[in-house]
Amino acid sequence: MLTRKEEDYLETIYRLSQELESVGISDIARERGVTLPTVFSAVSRLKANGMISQTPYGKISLNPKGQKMAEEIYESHRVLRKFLQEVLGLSSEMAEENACRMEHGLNREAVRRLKLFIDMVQNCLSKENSCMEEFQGKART
Amino acid sequence: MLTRKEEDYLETIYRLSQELESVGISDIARERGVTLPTVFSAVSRLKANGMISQTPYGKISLNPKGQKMAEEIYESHRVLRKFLQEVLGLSSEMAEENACRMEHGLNREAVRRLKLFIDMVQNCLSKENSCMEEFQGKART
DNA sequence: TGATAATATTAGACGATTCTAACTTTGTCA
DNA sequence: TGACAAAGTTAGAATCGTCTAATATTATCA
Repeated sequence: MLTRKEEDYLETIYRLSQELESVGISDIARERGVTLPTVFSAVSRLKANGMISQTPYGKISLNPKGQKMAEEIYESHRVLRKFLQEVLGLSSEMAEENACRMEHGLNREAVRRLKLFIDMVQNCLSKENSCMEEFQGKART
Repeated sequence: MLTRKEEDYLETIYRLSQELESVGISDIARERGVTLPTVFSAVSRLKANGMISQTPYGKISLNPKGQKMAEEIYESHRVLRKFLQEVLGLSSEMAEENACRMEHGLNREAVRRLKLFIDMVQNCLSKENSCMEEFQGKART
């Protein structure tokens, strides 16, 4: 099982892989605001866990195992962020911060239900019902 | 600033203080499933931070600073747990587990909004609206 | 091509969090 | 009261996650 931090690095690698043509240790360090040796040691542990591969002095890629795990973590992140921002009405920045800190805490079943719940609120509630407006008024106070 | 683990121990001390007439290192160790020296070192750090006091070979009590902080953490825990159980419909055990892992991630503003949101769902939605029933049907699948 | 910049790696340190093993203090009850 | 049990403490080790400083490799460009 991965530690929280290892999951964080895995998720960062996943996100950078989607933005950049290749991901190196320095990309991760820049993104996370830590030093190169810190990333090097985290990456070493992820390699030892079989989550990622890296060519010597070279680029990092997700193994299938790591890809799957990163997708799950990122899914939790997205769902939480959406809930915090679109349902609770937090600012984009605050929703992101809170989602980052909570993302490792939700299990699959909770994510599944939260997703369904957001859909319900957005499809059903917002329209025909004054509750959300009232809530948003109070929340803004 | 406290680490996550330090916050966990502080919360445990807070909860045990409400259940027991006095709280010792062995009570905390039993509750958390760790050894006595582990608790001893955590308690030492909390003492160094001014969060708690302890008589030599004796009992532990929360200082005002620690009491305030523990109450905040426990509030996050309760609100999250309530949301997971009463709104999303997770089992009591699963709600508790998820709340434990997420409680350090929510800031005050998010807790405030989540509380208001739960009230809204329970006071307004449940009654006159079929959305919640529909959601609960899907969620149970 | 060769100097310099960028990147990756290694070495060594430190605090946090955990453990086991040994020891000390306190509490209990025969 | 004195022995044993329970609780607290100390010592020492391991791992994680971070750092700085030094070193090695790769890339770039004059």
